[in-house]
Amino acid sequence: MATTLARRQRSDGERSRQKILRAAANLATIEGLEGITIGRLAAHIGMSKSGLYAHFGSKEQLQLATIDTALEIYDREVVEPAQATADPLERLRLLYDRFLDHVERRVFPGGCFFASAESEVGMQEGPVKDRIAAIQRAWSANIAQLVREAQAAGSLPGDDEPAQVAFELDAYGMMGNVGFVLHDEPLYLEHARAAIHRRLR
Amino acid sequence: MATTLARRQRSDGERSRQKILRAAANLATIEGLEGITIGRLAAHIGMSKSGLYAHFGSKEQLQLATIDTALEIYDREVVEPAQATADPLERLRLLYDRFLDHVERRVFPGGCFFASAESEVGMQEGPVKDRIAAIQRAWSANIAQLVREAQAAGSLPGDDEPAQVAFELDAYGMMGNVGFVLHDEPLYLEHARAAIHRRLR
DNA sequence: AGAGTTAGCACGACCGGTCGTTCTTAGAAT
DNA sequence: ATTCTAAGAACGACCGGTCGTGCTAACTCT
Repeated sequence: MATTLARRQRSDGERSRQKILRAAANLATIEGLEGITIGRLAAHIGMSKSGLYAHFGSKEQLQLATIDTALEIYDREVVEPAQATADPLERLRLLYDRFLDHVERRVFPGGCFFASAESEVGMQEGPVKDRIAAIQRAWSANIAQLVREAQAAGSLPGDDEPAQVAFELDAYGMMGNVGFVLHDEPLYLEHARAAIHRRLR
Repeated sequence: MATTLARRQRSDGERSRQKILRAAANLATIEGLEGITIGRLAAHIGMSKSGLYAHFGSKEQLQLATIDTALEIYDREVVEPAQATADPLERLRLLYDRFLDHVERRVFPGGCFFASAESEVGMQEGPVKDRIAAIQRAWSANIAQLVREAQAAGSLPGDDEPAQVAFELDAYGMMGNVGFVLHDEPLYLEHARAAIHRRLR
């Protein structure tokens, strides 16, 4: 059904679309999702506004597709490398290690795409906010589940509520990101690493 | 010298200026400092664009004055109540208690003005970014100094670097704020309180 | 393999609206 | 009397989005 109605994507169109989305994901961490304008984005990649518009029905559709693109990159940079181990405690460590590493390498120029977007869209309403909130919830739930498993395996003390530990770990990641970006100072990532290390032992 | 050249402020002008700045500080936590437009702000308070413009030389001047206004409110709501005690550990507890309380009471509708602004301006350049960065640095330094004093007084273990403790406390505040706003969920503030309680003992 | 067809892709021009800013004028506070 | 305060009008630039046109990739048919 969906296949029948779907637009026939040409290879050059697919290349253009990916180029647009990657540029949008980068720009979003500098100017915000809402701060991106079609005109500036088009100029940035050397394309006309209407050419860009052919790929998305609206600015909102562009924003939603940008989020999906950022999520794919995040999965590739952070989530998938942590699958290398089945041990829950080791996986937690790897997740945050990859997280801070991708921030430091400026995979997205303005740090973590999602840390940035969560702050930006907090007070908004609509599908963009809903999508960001859902992604954050899923991430947090995944961390809490790993904490639960590590506690069951005896790797972590069992006296803390998993959601509380997940909150604290996310807090270190968030503050490490914000501080690193705001002050262009790697020391904030070191603080985050030290805090995570201390919390996960 | 400055007094001689300064513009003679009328009482009605001062009232208008404060009204503008208070509205701007509130809107900044919803739409961002850059997301505020002169037109929408003017309409929001029932004033003309050019009437508003008479108070500020430029949008940037408006943003800087907005930051100053937010800082006054923050001092009143968070910093000054903590001066009630001279004990450094007690002061730390009070600072974060007041911080989370002002977020929960939505003193600014979108949570902490500075948490929001720090995320937003991280990748920008100019006086607005510099001002936000300076305020964050001063806050962090103050927290670290209080940690140092509490350690010297024997109220906190002396084995942690004060800047590391300050980082972790700020992390809880930041994540508590972001989570509360994004999900409209007080549980995030409870997580923050529990984390701060655990860290300050 | 080549020709014809289809529709995806991209452009420039255009639309009504909004942006930050400037100017002029008139009422009001001091 | 002076000048602060505020409004309306206007400017050029830019916003998201639309429309008509022409090039090009992919598909079908011979």
